[in-house]
Amino acid sequence: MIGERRKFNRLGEDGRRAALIAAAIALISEGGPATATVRAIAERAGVTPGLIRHYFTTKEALMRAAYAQVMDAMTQASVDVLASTPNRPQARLAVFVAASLRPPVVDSRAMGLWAGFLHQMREDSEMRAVHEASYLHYRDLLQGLIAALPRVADAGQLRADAIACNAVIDGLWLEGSALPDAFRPGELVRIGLRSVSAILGLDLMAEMPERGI
Amino acid sequence: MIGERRKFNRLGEDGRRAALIAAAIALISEGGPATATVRAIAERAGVTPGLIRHYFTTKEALMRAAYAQVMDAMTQASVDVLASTPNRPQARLAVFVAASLRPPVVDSRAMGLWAGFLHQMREDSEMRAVHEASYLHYRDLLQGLIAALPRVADAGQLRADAIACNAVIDGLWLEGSALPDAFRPGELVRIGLRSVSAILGLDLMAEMPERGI
DNA sequence: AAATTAATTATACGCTTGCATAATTACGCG
DNA sequence: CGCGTAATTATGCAAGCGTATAATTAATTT
Repeated sequence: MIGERRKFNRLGEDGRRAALIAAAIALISEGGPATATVRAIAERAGVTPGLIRHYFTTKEALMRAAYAQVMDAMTQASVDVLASTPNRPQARLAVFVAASLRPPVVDSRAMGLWAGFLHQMREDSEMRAVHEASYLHYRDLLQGLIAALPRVADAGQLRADAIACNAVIDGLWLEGSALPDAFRPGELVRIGLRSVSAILGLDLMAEMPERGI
Repeated sequence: MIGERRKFNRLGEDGRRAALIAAAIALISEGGPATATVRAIAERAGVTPGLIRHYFTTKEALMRAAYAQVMDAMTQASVDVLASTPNRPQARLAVFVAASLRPPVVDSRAMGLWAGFLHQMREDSEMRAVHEASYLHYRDLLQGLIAALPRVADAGQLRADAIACNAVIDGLWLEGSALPDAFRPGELVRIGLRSVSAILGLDLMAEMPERGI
């Protein structure tokens, strides 16, 4: 009676796929991409390694799914704050920018996760497509907020403004996540709002809620 | 006489270390970090694998050295253009920004290299120190160029301006390298100059050489 | 209650990895 | 010219990797 076969219960397509993706994200987030092996992911998900290949044709496919989910979650965190914001265009833009520049969006683990995926992009064209989609998704959201502002700007100007604002947010997010101790509390949000204001020619600081930062 | 031992010549500390670092960079640049194995690096350098451990205590130490060299080279490419630039502060800043936003600084291989290293930062504190040093080095150069501008700004303002300009350059560099086809030729440079101009309250476009972009 | 099917486990293979150790060889110095 | 030493090669190992395939089991259907 030494060879007892392991008990298990079935989750079915949706549940199991989600569990495997969650396990992969957790591992990459904790120990980097190198630690997210097929075996480790399976163990974290309470499953045997072979099962991964039953849901994903290859490990890279699982990685792509995980990356898409991470990026969606970050964007969503910035979108969520819009729900409880008054309908003034400047206020909405200001809150959106600010939310992108503080936790949980700014986070060293999220950045490590992001970087871990990023380096796969050069070899894996499907991964590049996932990246492009999530980048454009965020930028389009930003562009929509900018377009709602009361000002005159043609389509080309709008596109350039969205690219510029997206870049400054990306850059601040990146360094803030990589070097948390290099910036004072609230400094990133303040600089981000000032920069976006300067690029668009308005004053977002005036629109921020009273609690400072 | 089947076992002919391989001929070799000695390079000594300096030359061999440099050759190994160059080989590592070339490999990561071509095929991503995963392809830069100890064996592949040795082969590229025309050497047997064991030798790597003679010059670097561990593979990670070699990776750190390679990262430092890559970042230095990128910064240096932006600095070099300053040599042949007239001494007007605005012109110097404009050329520096523009150089950071086009090849060879903007380059998908360089970005892949950078991302490949970045994900090591979270676990490897020595790698984080290398990153911080090179980030601050670039930002200090930028801050020096900004400080030379004819305008009034206190120390805090100068620091915030340098962080903001650095962020927008970083963001544009990143997306331009990751998604080369998402931007028109010269678009990144144009947007970068406009953004830095807006943040600092001046007009760098007027300072650029005649050949457009 | 038996049969069917899809989900899951089990096992194993071939390959690659980083690293250690011992044998060799080129080169500088006396 | 011979000797010593440091640079370099050669060999091998233990571990981990992704993947393939076949056996088993839980749930669903009949």
